[in-house]
Amino acid sequence: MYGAMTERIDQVFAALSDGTRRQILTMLLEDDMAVTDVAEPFEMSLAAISKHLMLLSKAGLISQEKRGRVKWCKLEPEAMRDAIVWIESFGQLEALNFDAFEAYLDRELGQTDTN
Amino acid sequence: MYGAMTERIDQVFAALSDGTRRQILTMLLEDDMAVTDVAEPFEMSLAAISKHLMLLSKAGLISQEKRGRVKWCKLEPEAMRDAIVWIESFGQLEALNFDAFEAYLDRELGQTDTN
DNA sequence: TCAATCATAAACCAAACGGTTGAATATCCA
DNA sequence: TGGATATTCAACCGTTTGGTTTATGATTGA
Repeated sequence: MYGAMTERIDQVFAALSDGTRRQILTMLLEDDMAVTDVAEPFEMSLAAISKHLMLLSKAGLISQEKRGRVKWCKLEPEAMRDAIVWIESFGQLEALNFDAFEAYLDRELGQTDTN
Repeated sequence: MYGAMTERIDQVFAALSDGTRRQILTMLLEDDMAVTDVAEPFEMSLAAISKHLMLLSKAGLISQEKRGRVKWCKLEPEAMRDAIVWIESFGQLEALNFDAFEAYLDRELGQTDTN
């Protein structure tokens, strides 16, 4: 079985792996937008953008609320949190530099198998 | 056409969107590993792991060097840089809070369409 | 009421993903 | 030389992705 958090991180990274979707998220930083307005700058059918928005929605990165015939898209940046935590933790572990750290431990603890 | 940097970011995020691959990257934090050793903890064929490693390699997140019959996998964390920059820039823009910022500008610049 | 607008659904397509199994290749070592 | 080991290749499978076009449903407003 695959953890719920892990699955969410999968979805968020997958959502971010497409330039169109990243651009949509950037647009939504400024303001909530209707689907038609989101689609306007792209050379792509409305249906295609609608699919991208559904994928972003499933990943939790946006929410959509229908008022009348207009569906408003709102950024939900909190959904990025776990993915950011993963990537930052990774960076910190990497910065730790295991080789140097282990060499340090070897010296400090006076291990015998240090050569 | 799609920019080279953008394409690389696509690949990195796509590579990170799979739990198996994230786990592999974490394993490689500690040390370089042979393909067989990478595969060991997973309930998956060696061929499947080999494919994951090729994908990570194409994304630039690891490099592979064959010495004798063993192919060594080495983490290349620099490949994550642009993706991290994107996600961090996004976070900073988000923290900026456009609504508040624009309201501030409206006040400071004495625009007439403020209501 | 009727036409226009907003958005999704449905059906289709090609390509990529994530996995399998079995064969092939390359290298090591006894 | 020949067997064991390390890895990939090739073919296959079902699902997902990213796009299309056409049809449909819901809502608005003159």
